Amino acid sequence: MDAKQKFEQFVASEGLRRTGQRTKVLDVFLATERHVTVQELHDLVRKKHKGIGYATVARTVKLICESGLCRQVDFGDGALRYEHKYDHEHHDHLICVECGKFEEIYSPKLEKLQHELVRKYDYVQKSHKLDIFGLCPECAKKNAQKTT
Amino acid sequence: MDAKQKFEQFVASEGLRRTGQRTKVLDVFLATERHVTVQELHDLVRKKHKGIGYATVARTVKLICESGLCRQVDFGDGALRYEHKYDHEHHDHLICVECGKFEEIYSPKLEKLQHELVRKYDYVQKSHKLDIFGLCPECAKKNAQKTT
DNA sequence: GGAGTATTTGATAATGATTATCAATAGCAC
DNA sequence: GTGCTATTGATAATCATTATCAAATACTCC
Ligand SMILES: [Mn+2]
Ligand SMILES: [Mn+2]
Ligand SMILES: [Zn+2]
Ligand SMILES: [Zn+2]
Repeated sequence: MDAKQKFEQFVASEGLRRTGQRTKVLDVFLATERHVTVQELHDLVRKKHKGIGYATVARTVKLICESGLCRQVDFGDGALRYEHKYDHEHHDHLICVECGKFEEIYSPKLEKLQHELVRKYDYVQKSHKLDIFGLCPECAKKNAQKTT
Repeated sequence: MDAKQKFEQFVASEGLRRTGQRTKVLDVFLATERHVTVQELHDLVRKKHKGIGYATVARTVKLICESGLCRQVDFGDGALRYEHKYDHEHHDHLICVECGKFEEIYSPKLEKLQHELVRKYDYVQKSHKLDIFGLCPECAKKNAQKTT
């Protein structure tokens, strides 16, 4: 089942309606691999479809999350971002605090350790968010030169 | 050197001025072990010192962070929170999404793994933020009963 | 101690992201 | 097609954070 089918199935199962706006927002979202804010996604949507409002984009991206195709991420820059989740392995982020560039990182060992920790506290794990902030190789080099 | 001394040293070294407001905000902040928002800290401050404004509290808690006594945390509930850093070991958070209760967790293994990952990507690590969301034992129990 | 100066303060406004409102529109069951 | 209800889009409300600015205050130098 592809992403669009999964979304339509979710919409149907929730008793929601199939609308042109929802389809178009989903298409635009699926067509980018960026980690977009609602504002950015709205801008992308309006390039193709003039009439769609900000509120609709905001509401739809939330629906997409609920359907399991999308995940909220927070890089700490003031606005929530959304990224693909379907057909994408879970990962965390390594973010450059200078230029905003980031890497998607994953370590099964790290995930396993987390689960062990959670179990130790008798919690039931739902999700987690690991963001590592630092300097990318380029920015690290620049900074090293500055201090010289 | 205790926390208050460290703050005064920071203020002096930055060429800033020693004011009654800054001292009072710091005192109130040090007197709680909670993870407070600016709003909450302002409320606490005003219980003792009526005249101190929100903006001053917001500015001062930032200063306290810069001085190394305080750390920003984000539990994803809409407002940034601040917690003690001085005389407190680094730790991450395990947060109950139902009731907001949380545990402070720490694993040297986990920290080490992170550093290895960062090195693999040639990044220079500055900080990291790991928040695990789940259900605390009590809320997990309640939820289990509901589904029964 | 007092004058001069730059910082700090607190009330208020500005900003920006998110959420709520509501009349008009459109999907869906019949 | 009709009727009912969800959805939409423009706009306003909300809320945290940041900016503004005149008045108050801390600090330096005498
Ligand atoms: Mn990603
Ligand atoms: Mn903590
Ligand atoms: Zn960079
Ligand atoms: Zn709980």
